[in-house]
Amino acid sequence: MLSEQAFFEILCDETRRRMLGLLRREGELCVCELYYALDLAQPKVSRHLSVMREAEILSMRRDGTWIYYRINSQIPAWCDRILAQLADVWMGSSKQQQDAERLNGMSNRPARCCA
Amino acid sequence: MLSEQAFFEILCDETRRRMLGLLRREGELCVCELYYALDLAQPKVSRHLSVMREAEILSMRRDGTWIYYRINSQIPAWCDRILAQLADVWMGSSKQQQDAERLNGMSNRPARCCA
DNA sequence: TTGATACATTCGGTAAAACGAATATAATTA
DNA sequence: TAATTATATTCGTTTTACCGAATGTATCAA
Repeated sequence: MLSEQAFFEILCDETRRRMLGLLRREGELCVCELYYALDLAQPKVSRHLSVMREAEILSMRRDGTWIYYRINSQIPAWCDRILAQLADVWMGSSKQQQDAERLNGMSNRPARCCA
Repeated sequence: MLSEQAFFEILCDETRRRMLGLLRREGELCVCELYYALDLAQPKVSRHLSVMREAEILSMRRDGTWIYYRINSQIPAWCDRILAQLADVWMGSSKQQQDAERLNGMSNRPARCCA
């Protein structure tokens, strides 16, 4: 049920904060979009995703070969408020901007016709 | 100047969250009050205090043999908002209650006539 | 100056976390 | 069925963080 400890352990890692920032902004992303936008190796992104999935801060759905992740809508309200604060801080951050721009510049993004 | 990374590393540890919760509630506490209230060994508390002092999330003043710590009034607004969220979560938490009650039950608390 | 009190730091050990590289699985297409 | 694409996991290593125990420092009082 996403303990306080687990939540802060997740926020402790910058890669995971970047992922949460992008997911909060975009709603839903597949793994290839995430590692493209973050400019990181796929296994690294997958490992962080599984950490967050096990902590139930993320949920996922499969669509063919793609797996889409999003922030779990069931997380406690206080977690959501902290993520919102985080998003505020990030708005101006150049790193977050770069991630978003790389994502926008990505070609061959999977079509999401039936999300 | 309290980086995002440093801030979340600090929140990652439960002892430090308890300390921040108490300090937020009480305004200012000396080391002996802190380790009494948290029921922890003094060196352990001192180490966590120095971590937070170096990250500039805490400030301190000396008054004789006592050293009083408080949350640094210069921390960024977004950090303060997150600490406020944290305080909300803790209000009902039994651990935070216990810490506060132990503190209230402490005898020989240093007088703070000239704070 | 000696002792006592309050606090800080060092040291050695341990356990958790993150990493890159390699490999495995799962779904799709040919 | 074989090849391809998307994603996940394992493995061995390195780094980091926390801990208890012991020791050091600073202030005050006698």
